[in-house]
Amino acid sequence: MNFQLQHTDKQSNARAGLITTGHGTIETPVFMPVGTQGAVKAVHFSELKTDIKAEIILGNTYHLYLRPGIEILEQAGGLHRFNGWNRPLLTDSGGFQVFSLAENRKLREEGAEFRSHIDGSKHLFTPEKVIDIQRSIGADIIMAFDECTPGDADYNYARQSLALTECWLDRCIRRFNETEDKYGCTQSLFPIVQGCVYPDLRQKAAENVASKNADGNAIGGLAVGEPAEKMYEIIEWVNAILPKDKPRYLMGVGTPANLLECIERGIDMFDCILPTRNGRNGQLFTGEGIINIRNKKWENDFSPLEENGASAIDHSCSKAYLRHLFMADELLALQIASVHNLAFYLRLVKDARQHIIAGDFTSWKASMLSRIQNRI
RNA sequence: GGGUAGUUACCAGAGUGGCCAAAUGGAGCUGACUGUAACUCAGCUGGCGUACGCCUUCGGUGGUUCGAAUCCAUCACUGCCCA
Repeated sequence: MNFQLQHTDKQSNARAGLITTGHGTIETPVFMPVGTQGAVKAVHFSELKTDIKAEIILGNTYHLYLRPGIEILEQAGGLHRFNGWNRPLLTDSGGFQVFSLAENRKLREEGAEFRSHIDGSKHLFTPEKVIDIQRSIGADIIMAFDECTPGDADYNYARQSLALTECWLDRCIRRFNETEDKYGCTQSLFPIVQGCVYPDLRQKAAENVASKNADGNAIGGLAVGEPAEKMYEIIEWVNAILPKDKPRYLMGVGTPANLLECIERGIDMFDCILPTRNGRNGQLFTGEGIINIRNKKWENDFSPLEENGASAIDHSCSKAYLRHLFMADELLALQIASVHNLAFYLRLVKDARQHIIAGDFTSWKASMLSRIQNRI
């Protein structure tokens, strides 16, 4: 994997770049749709490619390990061959699941023991095992196994949690270097900066991560309960330390406004479940603000989903029709809303890139922010 | 014509003397959702009020009772059975 920094904004830390992988190139800033179980929920790959124009999607180690299982993925020749997505792929390590499935897990130095949410069976994830699994899945970018520290953790917990993440990182790197790419395409391992909301921990974590000289670096443990302003502040601390010539991936973030604020602070890669999950729950992100399409006021609004919307479906589907599909529990509702939201997200970061290159990112961002945060 | 069962909030449907503005579903209204155990979750859904609360309801009317959705009489309507 290679990263080429193409433009840096003069008034901010926003950057435009190009990531080259064995499965194609990615223009940054980029938003990566989440395809946890090898599928972006409710969205077909053909739509991801043509309408949404996704350049890279995510998969999840925890979920794919439990189902269909590594043996099947190896037999298939990796996830790319298994699901037919022939563009870049990133797998999350399962660190977030260790956090979000907290009731069922035990953390030890050795690794994280947890029970499957599917059948209750007991499993142990060690850093080594998580690397092995991600080798078998075969994603272009794989993530270190970390503990996603809760946003409200006290200092002592955060410090110990970070120590565990750093210990696991060294083991991930060692295992990664000892093992080989499985399916003929190069894999890159991204370490993750933790440290909760504490400046000294975040700084120490960023320095440690930077010292590993990885192909790219990630920031985790954000948007997990802390205020957005705190998140922006932390990103400023961390990005001041992370190398400029490597892509920076902010994990799990966020709202359209979050994306613009974080692009301004030098983030290159994002993923988030908001456009798909909220879409399935009837919330649409648009250039004029947020719509709850289930609201009665759309009952007889036959105007397009979004004037000048980013996806083809925006023009051929009316608000009233999509509302009807939601009220009638038609599966098509989930698909249309997900496609719309993903297309909106993808175009948002693409526009950001163009304005970074054009040199007017800051003023463009300000005008976008004032509109997209409205409730319509 | 005779018999019988029923009529409860938007719909369905519990409740058969006080703890009932009335269970539970459905439908509806509003909100939440940030590295996806999520087509999920939460609140509201007689009127007025922020709230303690007050007011008007359980087919109609009239009774019994300290007190009625609940008991009695009667009328209306509906389902089923017999002719």
